[in-house]
Order: sequence, then structure tokens, then C-alpha cells
Amino acid sequence: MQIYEELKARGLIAQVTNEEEVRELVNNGKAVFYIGFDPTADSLHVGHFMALCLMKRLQMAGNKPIALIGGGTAHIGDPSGRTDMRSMMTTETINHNCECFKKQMERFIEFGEDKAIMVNNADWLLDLNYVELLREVGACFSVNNMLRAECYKQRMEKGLSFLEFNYMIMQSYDFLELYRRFGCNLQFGGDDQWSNMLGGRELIRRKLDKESHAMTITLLLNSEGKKMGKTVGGAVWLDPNKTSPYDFYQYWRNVGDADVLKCIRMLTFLPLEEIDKMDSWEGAQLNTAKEILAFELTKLVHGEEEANKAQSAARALFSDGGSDAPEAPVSDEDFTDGAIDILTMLVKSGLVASRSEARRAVEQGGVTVDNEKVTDIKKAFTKDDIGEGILLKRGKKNFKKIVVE
RNA sequence: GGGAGAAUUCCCGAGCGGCCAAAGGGGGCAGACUGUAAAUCUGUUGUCAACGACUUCGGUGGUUCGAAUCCACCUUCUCCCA
Repeated sequence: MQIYEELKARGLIAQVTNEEEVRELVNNGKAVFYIGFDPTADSLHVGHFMALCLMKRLQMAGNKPIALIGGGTAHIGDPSGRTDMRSMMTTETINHNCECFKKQMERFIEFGEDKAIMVNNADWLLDLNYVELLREVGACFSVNNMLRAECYKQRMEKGLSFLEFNYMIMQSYDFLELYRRFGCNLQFGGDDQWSNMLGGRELIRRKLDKESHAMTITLLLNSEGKKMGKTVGGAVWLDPNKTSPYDFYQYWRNVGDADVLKCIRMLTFLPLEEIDKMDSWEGAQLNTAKEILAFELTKLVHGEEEANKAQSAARALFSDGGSDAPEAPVSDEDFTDGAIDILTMLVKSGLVASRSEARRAVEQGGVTVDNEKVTDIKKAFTKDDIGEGILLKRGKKNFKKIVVE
């Protein structure tokens, strides 16, 4: 099976400009393609991960990836898929985020001579002269067409600033620039980028009279139509300091029944035949599929060792109440009169955000210590009680092993 | 440039000068049920030394015994006219 067919079978491809031509390009390793990453945070998240996997797949098939970090476009902010204007970021923040992105990407994609390259559009966007730019590309954009684009339509209700309106032009300019510099002939992106990508294609045609292509990746949506990889606390990050490997594992372990197979197909590198076999699984058997999904992804992002750790911690905890939990240290200052009370312990461990929350959790019967329910908010523990460490749980899925420093 | 209106807790959205830590919904959390799923039901959802106290209703001042509520100015946004 060739790469294009595989991507298709995995459900990764949402839209392409011209299927025949793109297939030809990609299957023969003739594509020089780019994906843009907006450095809006200091870590990549699951959404980016999909794009990275796609780059890897295409690279393995002999195509040349360009990772574009949007150090320049980040100054503007992409209005696509947003209903409000995002707050403007300072140049320092953007630069910091770019650095973080770089480091994380290097773990997935091989960069170097004749391999993948990484560029930052700040290098050309920030020095542009307004009038020159207008003269060069301004004529190539029809405002009428732009306003018809879905991403702007939505914002017409709420209000759209001129700043954000220009995002499409910047992104199109990127494509043009990459075409000129590296012969980049294909752009990938999330499905919400479609109109921006077409803008670039149009620009290349007008300025250089050359054909280029665009292809969008299916956005990873759950069965309710919501973007996956988001939790209340924010995104599921790839940075282990922002989302621990265990939490990362748990996120995938807990996806809904309806979404497991889709995720395995789209995100893992397991052979398709193997995945097809799982297709018939149902009911509690899906739990196995979830475990596979969680393990495979954790392995890809954090390495096999971390994946094993996360898996055994989870298994131990949910089956026999094990001891492989992440540790939360408490220090001498946390003890008063030689003991630490349950509320302090909950707060210190990070299992709850405030003492009030801790109190509620205990009062509602959601807290256990070494699997014994604690109902008294005044309950306290001495160092001897803690000994080598005790297992503190809030609810069914949140736990820490308390140890004395 | 002229005019009208809006800003409330995680989000949406009620809120007579005292009975407002602020209705209702969503979301979150916990419990029951389960398969670490979904659906459903129950409780809960500002903070703290907790039958009480403290800090919140865009910002800064003011009126008042008392302000989310009234006044002034500022900021941001929306709408109408140009």
C-alpha cells in the first residue's frame, strides 16, 4: 500500500486540491511540503502531534518536510475557528515559545541536510514593508472572496479586527516564500486552515504562474463533535512537565468507546491489518483497545520506558490498588505538632486546588488513604503513619503517593 | 466624526439601593450504577482559622448608614448613521 492510500485508509485526509496530482506527488516522494505551527504556547499539544506524525509518515515515504514555525504570524493571530480575538503576545513570549517548539519537534522529525528543515516565518515577515507588500500581493486578493471564507463568516457576527483579517494574507505569503526558497509545492494543515491554504495557492499561481497543492488533515473530533486533546484544564501537552506521562496515558485510556478505533487508526503507527482486526471489538473488550491506544501514544511521545511506567501504575491502581503511584513529597514545615492533617495533604499533593475543595472532597466521601475512606476533615497523620509512603486518592482516578522528604 | 447600548463567578446568562457569594443553564468535581466508557440519578461548585468572617460583579473615584445595582471619568466591545 502506498503512502497516500495509507493516509486515506487511516482517515487522515480531509480535503485535497487535486487528488490525482497530490497522490502522484506524494507516492513518488516528490513533495516538498510544509506545515505551519503557531507558537501560541510554550509546548506542542496533541493537535500538533497529529501533524508531526503526518510529517514523519510522509518523510518515510521520501518526501521532504518543512516545519514552519509561525514566529511572524503569531504576532497577528489566526481568527480561524475562534469566536473571540486572542490576546496579543509579546515578541519575547513568541520567541520563547518558538524555542520550546523547536526542541520538541526535534524529537519526532529528523532535521538536517536533505532531510527535514525548520524555518521561522519571522525571518521574512517581520521585515516586510507595508506599501511594498501591498503592491506585491495586495492586488492578488479579493476581499469579496476572503469574506466568503467560512473562517471569516463566523467572525462577521462577533466582529473581526483588520489585524486578524490579514492572517490569511500572511499565511499565503509564507507559502509563496517557501515555494520560492525551497520549491515547496504542497501545504498541509488542519481542516480549519483550508481557506488560508487556498489563498497561498492562488497567490503562487498569480505571482509565479505555478501550480501548488494543499491538503488538510482531519481534525481529531470525538463522537460529540468536540476537538480532542482538550481538557478543562487546557490542552493535553506533549511536554512532560505540563502533562505528565501518566496523565497523558490516562487521557487516552479514558476516551469514549465510539472514538477508540478512530484514534488508533489516525494516531498510532500500528499496521492497518492489526487495527482492522480490532474493528469488531465491542463492549468491555474495548478496554483492551483503549489500553493499546494509550500505550502506543505514550510510547511515541514519551518513550517506551515512560509508557511502561504509566501502564503499570494505572493497572496496579485500578486492579489491586498498587503502589506505583507518582510521588508527592511533604516536608517538615507541613507538619504541626508532629502530624499533618488530611486537608493539607490533599492540597500539598496537588490533588485539589484549595482547602475548601479538599474539605468538600472529604465530606462527600471521595477521599481515601491506603484505600480506607476518610470522612473526618480533621484526621491527621504522623510521620510514622506515613512511613514509607501512603496512597492518597481523590475520586477514582486521581492519586498520589505521599512521602516525607 | 455623530448617536445608542454592553461589560456579572470557569462559560452563557438573571440580578427591585439592603433579604446577594449573587437565580437558571452549561461545564467541572464527588457519590450511586458500570468496563478507568457512555447514559442516568444524587450532592456539590469564591476563599478561609467555616452555624461565622473575608474578598468578588471591566477600571478609578464619588453619592449613601448601606452599592453588582445610582453619578462622573476611563478602558474595551457591539450596534446604528456618515
